Amino acid sequence: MQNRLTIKDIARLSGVGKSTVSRVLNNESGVSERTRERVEAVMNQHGFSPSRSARAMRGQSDKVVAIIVTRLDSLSENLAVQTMLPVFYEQGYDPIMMESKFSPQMVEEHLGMLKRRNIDGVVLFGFTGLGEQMLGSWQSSLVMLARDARGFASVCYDDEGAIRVLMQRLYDGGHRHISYLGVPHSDVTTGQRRHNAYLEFCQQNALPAVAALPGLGMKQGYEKVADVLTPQTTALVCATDTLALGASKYLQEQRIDGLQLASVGNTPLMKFLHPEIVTVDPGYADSGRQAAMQLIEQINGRSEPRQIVIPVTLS
Amino acid sequence: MQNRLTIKDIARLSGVGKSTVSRVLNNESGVSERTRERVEAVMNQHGFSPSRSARAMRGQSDKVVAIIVTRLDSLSENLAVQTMLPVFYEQGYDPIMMESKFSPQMVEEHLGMLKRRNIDGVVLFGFTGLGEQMLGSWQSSLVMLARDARGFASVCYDDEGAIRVLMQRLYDGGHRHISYLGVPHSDVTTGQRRHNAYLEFCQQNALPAVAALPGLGMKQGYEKVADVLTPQTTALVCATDTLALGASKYLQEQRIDGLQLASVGNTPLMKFLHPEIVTVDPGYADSGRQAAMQLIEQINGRSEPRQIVIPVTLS
DNA sequence: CTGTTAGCGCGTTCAA
DNA sequence: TTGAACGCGCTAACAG
Repeated sequence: MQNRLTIKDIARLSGVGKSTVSRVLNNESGVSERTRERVEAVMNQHGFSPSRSARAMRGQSDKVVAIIVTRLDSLSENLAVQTMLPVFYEQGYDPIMMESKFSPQMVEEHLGMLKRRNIDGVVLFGFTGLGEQMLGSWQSSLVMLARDARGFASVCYDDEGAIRVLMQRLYDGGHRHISYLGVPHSDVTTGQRRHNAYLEFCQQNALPAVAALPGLGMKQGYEKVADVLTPQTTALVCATDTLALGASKYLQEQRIDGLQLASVGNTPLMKFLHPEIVTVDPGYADSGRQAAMQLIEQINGRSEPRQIVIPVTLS
Repeated sequence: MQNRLTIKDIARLSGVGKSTVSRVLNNESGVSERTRERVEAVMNQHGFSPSRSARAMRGQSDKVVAIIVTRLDSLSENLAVQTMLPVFYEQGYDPIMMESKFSPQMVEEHLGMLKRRNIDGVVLFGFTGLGEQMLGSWQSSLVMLARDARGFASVCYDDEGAIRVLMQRLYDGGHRHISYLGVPHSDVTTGQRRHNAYLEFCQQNALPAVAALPGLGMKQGYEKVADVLTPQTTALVCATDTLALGASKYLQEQRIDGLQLASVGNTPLMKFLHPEIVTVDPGYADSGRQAAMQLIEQINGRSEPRQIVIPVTLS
């Protein structure tokens, strides 16, 4: 591109040596207040900013991280990404985006590419089928979201808590026949944990459990909600917003009224389309922030990988 | 990080000089077939990949582009981004994501940051209020999406065509009282052009024009759709999927049946929630691919900025 | 055809 | 407290 100035230019312009400029740039000690001020003055007078590539070459870190989402149009992941971007920018990291489309193979390809590019770290939105072995040598520079993996840092939602909160609210509202629409147990967090929490609550409160676990999609909610409706059913808990969206569509079409829906989610779309649904916020927004912060701490060696659980919020 | 090998190592291991390795790396001519093969063998035997930062420093290009979306959760922009990512990866570009949230000031900040980072190019999703002057010196390395700006490359939708197609289909279906729900004219493309196309069609076919231009949001569609419904109205055209979503919600709640909805959009969410709506596909997916390709061509100096219009597809 | 040499912009010694 | 010299991994200019 055009002639960007270098520390050499700044040095010349402020009448000092290159290394002094370098020291000022990195806030190193050993520079007199006077020279520091003078150099800084010259620097922002000319809008100087050091070359990333040159620093990267010396320092081994190019200050780039990757965010691997499952799908760009995932409502929940969007909320998380929205909060993590500002954190990365603030710390000077460039976040590059990748999409896995729920394919372990794509994740593997992406990680390979990232490894070759010598990237600093990765935030990976977990999903079923992701083997821990393919995450290879990323232990120290990867944060997994929405799922935990042994040896890796992770930010998870309180799956059991979310369901318990929903169930309790429905129970307190007088509901005694609460059905459940969820995700297969092959999905440990959204599937197994939430379903188990449902079953447990039913057992503890002597409620009949009526559940189906069709999957993650809207269409699956739409097609399978009928399976969990009995003549006694007065409420329905959905494991995700997306399922609830599908279920609602069916209920509307069938003109089935008077059924209280509840879901884990709290996404803006849901709040607009169906404000009447009882929701809990699993903390998507918070999870993004936390994941970004955790990753940065690990990159800087200020933290070991650790598991973070986001508390549920009423909404 | 760990000891990655360098061209020096490869040179030593294959018994040649550094520059020969460099030549092989860049597919330059002037290397005998035998040495080339030998070097290449050593290279992928050791899984060698050159340091990005070092190349960047020499070559002035770090092969990084930015994608500035208005909102991460925009349905249409998601479709475009999904198709542009693979294009960038294929060409070795790392796409970093930023969100403008419809704020010109944020765009300015982001562009400033990108300028300082010496990025190769930008894909910018346009919106109302974006002044051409703030795009400063990006003429040659920016592609604007969904909006055109003088002197800049752009990929736009065929706003007029999209509306005409919808209107024609409704007209052919026998509808003679077609209302319109759109966006204010301050938004030139989605607002003005689409509205004008509606008005023009009405005039040419002697139809009464009944329109409101509340804005882009679902809520605005929901609140204002009543304004355009007359006792004669049999069909409603919405400028965007999002507006149609809001309008449908109102219609469902009011139990207003027998109104044919139509919208410009064709997003997956829409197709699921309201398959009965007539839609045209403005080519969101295609626009992403095209924008990415155009940007890369400009970066490589193989193309001047030019305006691309994506043709409408029936759906 | 190939190896040698000289930087790119920066951080890091090491003397002064 | 400061500056000069060196090298990071790579490409480009110049010799062989």
